[in-house]
Amino acid sequence: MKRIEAKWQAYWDTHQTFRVDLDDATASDDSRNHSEPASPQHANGAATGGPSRDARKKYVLDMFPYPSGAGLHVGHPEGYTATDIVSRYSRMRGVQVLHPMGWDAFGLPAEDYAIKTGTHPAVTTAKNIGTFKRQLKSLGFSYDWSREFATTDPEYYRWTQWIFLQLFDTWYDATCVWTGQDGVTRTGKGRPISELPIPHDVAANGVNAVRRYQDQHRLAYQHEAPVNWCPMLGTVLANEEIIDGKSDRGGHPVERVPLRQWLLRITAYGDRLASELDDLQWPDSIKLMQKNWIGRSEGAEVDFFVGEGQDSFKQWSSARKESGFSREPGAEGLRIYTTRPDTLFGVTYMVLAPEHAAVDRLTTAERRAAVDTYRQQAAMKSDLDRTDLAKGKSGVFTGGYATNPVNGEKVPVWIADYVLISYGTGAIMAVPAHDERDLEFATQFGIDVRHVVAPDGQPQSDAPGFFEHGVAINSGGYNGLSTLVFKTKITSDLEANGLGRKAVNYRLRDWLFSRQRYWGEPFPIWHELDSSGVPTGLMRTDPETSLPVLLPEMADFKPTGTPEPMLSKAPDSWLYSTASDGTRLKREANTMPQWAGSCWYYLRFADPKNNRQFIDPAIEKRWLPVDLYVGGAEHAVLHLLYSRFWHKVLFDRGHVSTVEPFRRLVNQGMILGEVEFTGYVVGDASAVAALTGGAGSSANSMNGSTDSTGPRWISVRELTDRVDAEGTAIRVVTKTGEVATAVTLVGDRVEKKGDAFVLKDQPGVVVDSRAHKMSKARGNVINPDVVVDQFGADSLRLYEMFMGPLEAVKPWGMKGVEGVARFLGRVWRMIVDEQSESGIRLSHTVQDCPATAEQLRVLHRTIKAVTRDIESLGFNTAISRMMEFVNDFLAMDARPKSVIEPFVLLLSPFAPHLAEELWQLLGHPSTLAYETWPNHDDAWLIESEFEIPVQLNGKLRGKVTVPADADRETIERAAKADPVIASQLEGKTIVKTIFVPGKMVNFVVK
RNA sequence: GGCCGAGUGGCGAAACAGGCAGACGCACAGGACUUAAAAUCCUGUGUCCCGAUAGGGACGUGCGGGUUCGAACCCCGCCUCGGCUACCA
Repeated sequence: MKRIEAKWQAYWDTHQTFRVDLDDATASDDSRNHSEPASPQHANGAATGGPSRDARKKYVLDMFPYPSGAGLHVGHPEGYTATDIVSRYSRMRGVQVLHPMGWDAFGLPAEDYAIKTGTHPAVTTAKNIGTFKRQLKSLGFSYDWSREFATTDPEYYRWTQWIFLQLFDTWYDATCVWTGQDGVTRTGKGRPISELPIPHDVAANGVNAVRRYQDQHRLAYQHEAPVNWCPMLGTVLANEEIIDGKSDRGGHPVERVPLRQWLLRITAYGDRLASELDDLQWPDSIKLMQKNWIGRSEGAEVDFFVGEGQDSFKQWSSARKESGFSREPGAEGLRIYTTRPDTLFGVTYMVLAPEHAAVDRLTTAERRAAVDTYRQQAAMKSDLDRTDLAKGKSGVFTGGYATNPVNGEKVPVWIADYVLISYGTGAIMAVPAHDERDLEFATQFGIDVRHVVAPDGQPQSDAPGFFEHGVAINSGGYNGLSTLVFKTKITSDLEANGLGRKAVNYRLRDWLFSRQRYWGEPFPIWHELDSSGVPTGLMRTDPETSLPVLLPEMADFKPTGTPEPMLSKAPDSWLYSTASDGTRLKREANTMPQWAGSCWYYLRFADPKNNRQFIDPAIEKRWLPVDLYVGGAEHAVLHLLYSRFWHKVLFDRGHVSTVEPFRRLVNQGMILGEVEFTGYVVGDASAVAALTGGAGSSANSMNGSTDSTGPRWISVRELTDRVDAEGTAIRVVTKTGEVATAVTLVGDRVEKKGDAFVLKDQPGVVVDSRAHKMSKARGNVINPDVVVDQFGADSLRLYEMFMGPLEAVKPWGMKGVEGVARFLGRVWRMIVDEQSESGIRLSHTVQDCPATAEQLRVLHRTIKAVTRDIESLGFNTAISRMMEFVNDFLAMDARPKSVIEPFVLLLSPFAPHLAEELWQLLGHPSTLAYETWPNHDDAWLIESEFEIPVQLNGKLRGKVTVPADADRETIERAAKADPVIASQLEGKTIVKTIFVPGKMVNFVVK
């Protein structure tokens, strides 16, 4: 088996079997003998593809891996086999297939390794890529390896930097209405910065003022903001890289420190990123996750008056009525954002985020100390502390008051960290009666609760809070309005009075795009320095022609230990330069995040060697978007959102012709470790050892024990999850609090009882039965190399597809691998004579004889089912169909070549090595990779008679066999004539007869 | 807490649009081949009941209701597990 696999892998390599030349669409090779046109499977591509997309092309893409030192994981081949089957199948349908592979190779692990050992990350990366490539090749995937690249290749990151320059050169015109290359008219466009209108007052201040103004509007911009600085990793992290207040990688603590950072204005594309999801063939759950992540909400901005005295409030109000809603709230205004402007009459206090700029102004002298203390504490708190709901809310009164613009009422202004500076305006109006969080806060601090909405408009409400929509009460002239009507009306009333306006907000934040590490793409940006070497804040870009900006060689990879980037330790020759006009320049020393390289790699695969453009527009038009994209759900939000963002910018700037990069997305389910049984023991260590030593006798000795404090097995049902002092998850006995020790049990010590598994010798003890995520710590990781070594690549491929549906989470089972390996053995013996002395040759049962009708029926049934299942990615059932075929044909002594050959073709996408070998033995000189996929003929599926179930009142009572062409009357008569049915019908009347052609007949009787 | 998904034999699963529940595989049991074992092949296998056998019956897709001639599938309520998210006003 191993010999066969190596042979064919070498063959495919030597013959470049899977190389595809994209600019030669009409390529015709002798082996590519197609007699029929490809099936037009993607007629629904109009939404994302242009009208002239070539139906005979298919771009099938895997999410490219990060080549970690650990090598391939069994999760990788799951998706890769699925796309390989689709690719091989599509080629046989006469479709030109682009199926590439490459490496997402920038990132922290290689750099961490460099810090520890001094090995250059490029060395580590190259070594890991070598391992991955060897492993992938050993699985026989039909990649076009001539297109391989890594994101770390200078010739690749040259174009990553080029795209960054596009982002830098673009501003978002939210009001621009335009028609793109896809023929769709939309509002909002990324436009060249040179087209940004410059206000007169800015222009009047000179060239540098204009430059600064432009810099503020670019899609790639610098901004000083609190960032998530992780001292352990020595880098700043994106919000998305922080889980529960700790770093996603390594779980290290994260601090908030202010720093000047690069951000990408992804929020400008929030609307389009949400709405343009609709036409994609993506799982609904992923679309929903992206929409939730973008988190668009509609509401209103409202200014509260924070000046002194009723008179000045009146002046302020009338001035506002005159001038309209201002761009900035001004010194006497406090701007809030709310989604419930209909509850304005229920406001009993206001809350500012601790970092809000107006806090100083509003704080009174006697509250100053308390406010300052609180602000300091809030600044220190990690995100985890801030969001710890269990601890309740915190906040302090500033001493200041704000006046409600709708009723002139003065309400106290607080600061509290449950209001986030980064969302909305960083200030809220609090309506405890109708907002859960405000209610919790108000209850805690004894603030009034005023009801202004009731379910039915009846003022008497005894509930503390009502958070749904309803009918307005206690709201002046608005009483009786339903929530939605009220919202619209008060928003326009506020607008008319210059006090508020409709507003949209997003949970999505701009994307923090700089990292302080070495192993990433350098920015093609220079900072201008003044005569004393201090940055002026003005920037210049590297010209496109000087890209790539290469990483400098460095000997020392130790982090700086401060938020200062690694590359600030680079040699001066790299770091400094002088412009032609004499200006001193310093290089941007941050690097791009790992996401950058993976944001556009799918484009480069179509034109990987192009040294004039990131992709040739003609090639882009023909091959994009990706037709099928398969990968893990862990990238559901970040990678896919970032890619879509970049793609849309490139689209707006005319560099790509489609608005979305990935037409169809499928998420493979995670493969878990083998199912494990876990029992729990209480008692000291020696007792645990005695119980679990495996000796049945010692366990039995505990059987009669009624001593509830001694060492003993304990049911999982009596345990509760806890967290111990060190923060580790433990399980304790619910009643006594004793800590239980987990013991992994072998399968034959347990049995099923009811709906749970119990110990065989102590049926009262329920044990856990679960498959866990594979992890080094648990020791349940399956290495694909071992599986390939033992069972062969075809077995691994087949097993991973046979386990269950591609999208499902499924536990590994080595016995299942044996099962599919046995199946492949049966296929082999169906065709090959193993007994032969003269080496391998065809079995004498495989003959050039005519096929019987029965054999043809089995074949065509199999062709039909396998084809349909591949189209719907139902690989598990496709394999079971082929197993049925083999079971049938092994029972036959004559196996016509005309039936066996199509079967080998059906099998080939799944088990290509075996199939190629069999194909050769059947007398074909070259690869089957471009043979025509078999077609089924329904004519062969017709049977002369069939069995139809007969029901009485919906319950199955018998079956009758009728001729295939029998009409309804004949079938009903036959059903009634059946002895069993007849006896049951006796003495009853048939009220109604349900007849489903080909399915069943049902008599409703009384 | 919120959102999404899933619960079917001892196990992984199948049932395509509401119409024969459990295809296919694993495991197990019995048998054949073998000195023996492995490999391979054959037979059986949801649970319970009646029956010597042939055969027949009842129950059965997490739980409780509902719609329907008919529900694993649709609706309502609940339970359990998994994923995502976590004060976004």
